[in-house]
Amino acid sequence: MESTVKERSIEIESTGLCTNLGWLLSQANHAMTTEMTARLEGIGLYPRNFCVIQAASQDDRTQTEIAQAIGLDKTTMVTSVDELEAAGLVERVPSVTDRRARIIRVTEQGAAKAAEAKRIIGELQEEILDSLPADQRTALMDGLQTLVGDRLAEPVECGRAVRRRD
Amino acid sequence: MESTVKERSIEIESTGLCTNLGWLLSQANHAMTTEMTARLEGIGLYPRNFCVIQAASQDDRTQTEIAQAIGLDKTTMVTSVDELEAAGLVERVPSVTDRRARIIRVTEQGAAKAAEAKRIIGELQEEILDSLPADQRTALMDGLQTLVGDRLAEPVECGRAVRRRD
DNA sequence: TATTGTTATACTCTATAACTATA
DNA sequence: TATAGTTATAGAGTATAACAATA
Repeated sequence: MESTVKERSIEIESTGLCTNLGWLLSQANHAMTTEMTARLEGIGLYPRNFCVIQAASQDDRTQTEIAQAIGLDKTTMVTSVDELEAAGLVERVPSVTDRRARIIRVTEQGAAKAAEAKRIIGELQEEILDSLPADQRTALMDGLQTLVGDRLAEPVECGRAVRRRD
Repeated sequence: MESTVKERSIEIESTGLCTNLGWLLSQANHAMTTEMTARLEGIGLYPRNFCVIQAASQDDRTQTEIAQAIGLDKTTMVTSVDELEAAGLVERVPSVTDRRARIIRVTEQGAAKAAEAKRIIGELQEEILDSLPADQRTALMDGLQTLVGDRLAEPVECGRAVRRRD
């Protein structure tokens, strides 16, 4: 069960997985999400809810706007907002321009929690990026941002839809 | 529903999500997996099973060895091998050195299928990487490989374990 | 008629636990 | 006693569909 970094690298290489972008993203995502979950456990916040509260922090945004920005299903979004509201971190405020819509307002307590979470996640992220050679650090972030903002912005149509996780 | 690349980029930026490595990985992973699933649908192969058959293609490997290399639970692995075997792409061959273990042998048909899948996925991957500026291309792959081989090689302990998807 | 948000639920799929056979 | 593989099943969590209020 104990495996060194070198063993792990050799193992990946010999399977041809290291040239597989999809697998690399899946691995990195899973390990990263797990670590974020573990670190945020202490302040009682799921990574996904951190995204929600973060997206709600800037301007006035409706539930649907936030869901679409993050890439969440609207019913999944309801669950997130329910949790955040129950914890007193956000409030659903009726929009004045559209009485169907609810603005997600971050409470004072929510803002404090978000700041704390941002610190924790920021630290983790720095730690992870610091494990890379300097030139790979920014290039990785830049590359991912480009992909997610462009070529991989929206999931394609797919017969048997792939469910989202985290 | 229709959103341009520029709109998408602005949206991401204004939410602070673009600096969130975890979210970027999650987004990229989901879009990539969906696209792989769509493209492999034509030849009747799931992305995960492609990983399995690919990992089984090189040396003689047991089921557990492959599962561990890819990062699959052993029970999930059983399902994958069942599917591949039912499709005639692999065979479970008893190991001669350990009668408990099964070597996953790729059949001729399986090798052909794997080659076809590799072509399809390779093309997709090139297409995606080509959407990046030249300098970001290799840096992205290198960076991911480094992370997955090292800092993000194994998911950390976590009270409420994060389930793996794809 | 279309959209926001909600509820209820079906469905998918992973991981746990328990078991067999070997080591 | 521990490990490889299997089976059965519970459990988590997303997406579908149907609904109410409003546009």
